[in-house]
Amino acid sequence: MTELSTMRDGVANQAEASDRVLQILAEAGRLFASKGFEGTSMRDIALACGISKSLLYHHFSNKDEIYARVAVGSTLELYLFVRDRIPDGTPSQKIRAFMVATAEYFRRYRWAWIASTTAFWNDPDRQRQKERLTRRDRFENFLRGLIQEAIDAGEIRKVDVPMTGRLILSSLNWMHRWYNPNKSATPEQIADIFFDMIFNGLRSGELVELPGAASPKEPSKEPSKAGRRKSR
Amino acid sequence: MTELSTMRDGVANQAEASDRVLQILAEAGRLFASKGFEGTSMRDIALACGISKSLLYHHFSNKDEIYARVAVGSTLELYLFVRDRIPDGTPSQKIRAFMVATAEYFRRYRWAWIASTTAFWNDPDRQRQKERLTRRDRFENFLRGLIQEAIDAGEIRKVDVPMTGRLILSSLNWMHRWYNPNKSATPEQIADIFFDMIFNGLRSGELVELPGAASPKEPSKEPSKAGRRKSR
DNA sequence: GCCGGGCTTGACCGGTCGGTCGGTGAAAAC
DNA sequence: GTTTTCACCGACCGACCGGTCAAGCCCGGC
Repeated sequence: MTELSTMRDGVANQAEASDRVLQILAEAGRLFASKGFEGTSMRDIALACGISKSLLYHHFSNKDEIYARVAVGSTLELYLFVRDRIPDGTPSQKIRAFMVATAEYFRRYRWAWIASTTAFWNDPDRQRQKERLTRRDRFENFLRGLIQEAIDAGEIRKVDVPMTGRLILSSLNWMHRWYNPNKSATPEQIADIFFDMIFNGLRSGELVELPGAASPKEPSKEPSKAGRRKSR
Repeated sequence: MTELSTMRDGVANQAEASDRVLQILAEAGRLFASKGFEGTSMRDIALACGISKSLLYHHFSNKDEIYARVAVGSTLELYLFVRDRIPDGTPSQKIRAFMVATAEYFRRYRWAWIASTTAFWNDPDRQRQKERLTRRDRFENFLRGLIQEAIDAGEIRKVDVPMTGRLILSSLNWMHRWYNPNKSATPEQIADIFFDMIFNGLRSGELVELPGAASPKEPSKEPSKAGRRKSR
């Protein structure tokens, strides 16, 4: 080796990858997303790229490495992608921005996203997912920090922070199972709707707007015989 | 064999099946859930059951049929299981019961649940999932009916019904990815927490309780400069 | 006795898997 | 002009895949 590259391979900045490598990663991500890890063979990837199977092993040491570059690399970027899109503002505005940014990432890197959130997520034989979980944890902890911020600021009530984070991430993580890119709403719009539902709640009635607050979407038809559950 | 067959470890409603078949379904479900469909070989299933691979083919015609009995059979029962647990009451109480019942089903038939919601969900080559989707659709439509009921009764505001259903189901469907059975909270309790968050919303401040309503958990420290988003 | 049929088996099939190997041809370095 | 480097390929390997099959085992009825 003539010179040591400044970037070790674990950091996986894919900007310096060759076109061929990018093509392999793109096709592999698409295949992993649609057929799963075990269901996608190296022959499938080679065929999709129009190259020989041997060439895959010229650029990658094995199948796991291809998957790692698709999935681990993408989840690494997810945190940075989202973090850089959180504007200054109130904590709840940040939470909304978090959700919308995550949705944007999903839209832009959809196959990698699906591959990283779907395939063989819980095979106990492999610790391959360990690293992925670490990166995911950083992402999730970031959200929890925003939630705690919002609680401290009094913007949201004192809810269970990890559970709230799970609810928010569930709404985003499950999206790829039903989202249809040909339909009208963009993932960002969907994230916005979910934020509205989670933040403001579904309930109407029982509560009344403060004088200064914005008008509700719809005046409640009925003064609510709604089940007023105890706070358990 | 008769008594044992009525209900076996995590296998839903295989009433007329023999013990051996139930054992195969239970082990196969566990394996499918942890390693995926493609990642689980017939040898794995046979080994886990302590029988020969040939015996699997005596009881089932092929691998797909085992999967179908595990996954499709379980999702078939999901709708009936939940429907029978919806009590009389207000629509929002029904929605809460829907969520808790679904969580109970998840807890009781966890492996089958995971297998049916995880494995090869979007392989376009197979229409095996078609039938599963139909059953899932009936389940989801049932929820949408409850939501529409709640809107008509004025209990919840006029939200987008399909989108609301997706939010609720996301919180439940994603649970298997982070739920730890050794931790304290049961799935039913988690579903209850999620219902509370979604129904009442996270927000504090801006709204004030009606005189008759229960006291809030925490008075808002600040009169909320919270982002009062337009309804867009 | 011995007979038939449901369980159960090990040996086996064609095919595909991830991965390896030796080599080719063209450009880059010397 | 020679050597080195490098993207690339087709043939091939042992292991494992889903699935088959003829044959044993077991056990109640004759």
